[in-house]
Amino acid sequence: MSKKLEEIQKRHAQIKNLILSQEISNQTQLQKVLKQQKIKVTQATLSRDLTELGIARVPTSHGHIYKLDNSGMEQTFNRRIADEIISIKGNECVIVITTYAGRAQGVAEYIDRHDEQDILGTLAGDNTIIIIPRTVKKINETIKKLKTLIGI
Amino acid sequence: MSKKLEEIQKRHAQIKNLILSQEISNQTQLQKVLKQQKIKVTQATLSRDLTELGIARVPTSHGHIYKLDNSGMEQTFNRRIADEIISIKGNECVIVITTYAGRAQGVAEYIDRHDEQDILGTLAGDNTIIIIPRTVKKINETIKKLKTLIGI
DNA sequence: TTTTAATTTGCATAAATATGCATTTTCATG
DNA sequence: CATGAAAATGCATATTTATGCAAATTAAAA
Repeated sequence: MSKKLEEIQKRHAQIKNLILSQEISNQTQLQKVLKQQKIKVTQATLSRDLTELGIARVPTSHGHIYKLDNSGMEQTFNRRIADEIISIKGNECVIVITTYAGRAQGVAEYIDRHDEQDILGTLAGDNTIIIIPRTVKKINETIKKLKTLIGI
Repeated sequence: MSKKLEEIQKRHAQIKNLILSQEISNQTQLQKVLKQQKIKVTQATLSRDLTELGIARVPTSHGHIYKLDNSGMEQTFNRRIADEIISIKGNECVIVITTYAGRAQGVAEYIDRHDEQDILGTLAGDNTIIIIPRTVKKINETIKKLKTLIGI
């Protein structure tokens, strides 16, 4: 791999590390920190880097700091159901599935269509689905079946 | 509630709606759109509003657009969360929070962000939130923690 | 009400970010 | 190598955002 490309990737990686490990509040500050690590670039380049990396300057109570944007990078359209799901858990009474924002309705419909005999019904909000099992006694078994159905 | 405060809340609500429904890429543009809706403010005020609302300008492939940041901005809202809640109660299986009209979604998001290990998930309607505890045995304890979290 | 404190806003401008253009660097190809 | 196309970067600056301060508005206290 070319020297130049390595250099860019290294810089990008370092930028990500820095904004994760400390509170960087502007590009000039970022420039200085990078300089301490023998990485010398101008503010202009950093502006371009941050754009490419999807890093945004977000307001917090501590002032503005740079953060990776986790919502913006969801541009894949052919998602698998499994990719929309964060977790499937249950307690003694019900099963709860949490999904990424806005996905619950779709996932619930999928579950409804593949109707398990073990499920009385589903209720979906924005990012949460509550599933009522036919009986609470087999709830762990039902969770397993759900995971299999979805492919986790 | 005072006229002034209503006005501000209305403006804030409208700003949120706008950045959700269309791609606002800078504050001048936002100012113009608001003006069409008879809301007249300067760019300076919008800058302050966006900071208070935790809205960031994030880079995307379509250019920079404003988005709500779901990770930060906790303390700012702390005071208001409690004011949106009417009651927190539970039975043997679930916890139910009732809020003033239209507030449930926001309160549920707040709880999600401060995700307790004790909570499997939340499901919000318009003025009601159903919370599924991790185990029904500790449900009273979980209610207490929720009250502490929210500040009641 | 009147007075006082606190909040909100605009104005002007500082601070910060993004970008057109020229230059340099890289990389492929002859 | 030499050459040219493509990519990266710096410089200068346009664009955009944040903020100090004063005026205006609102809430609170007397």
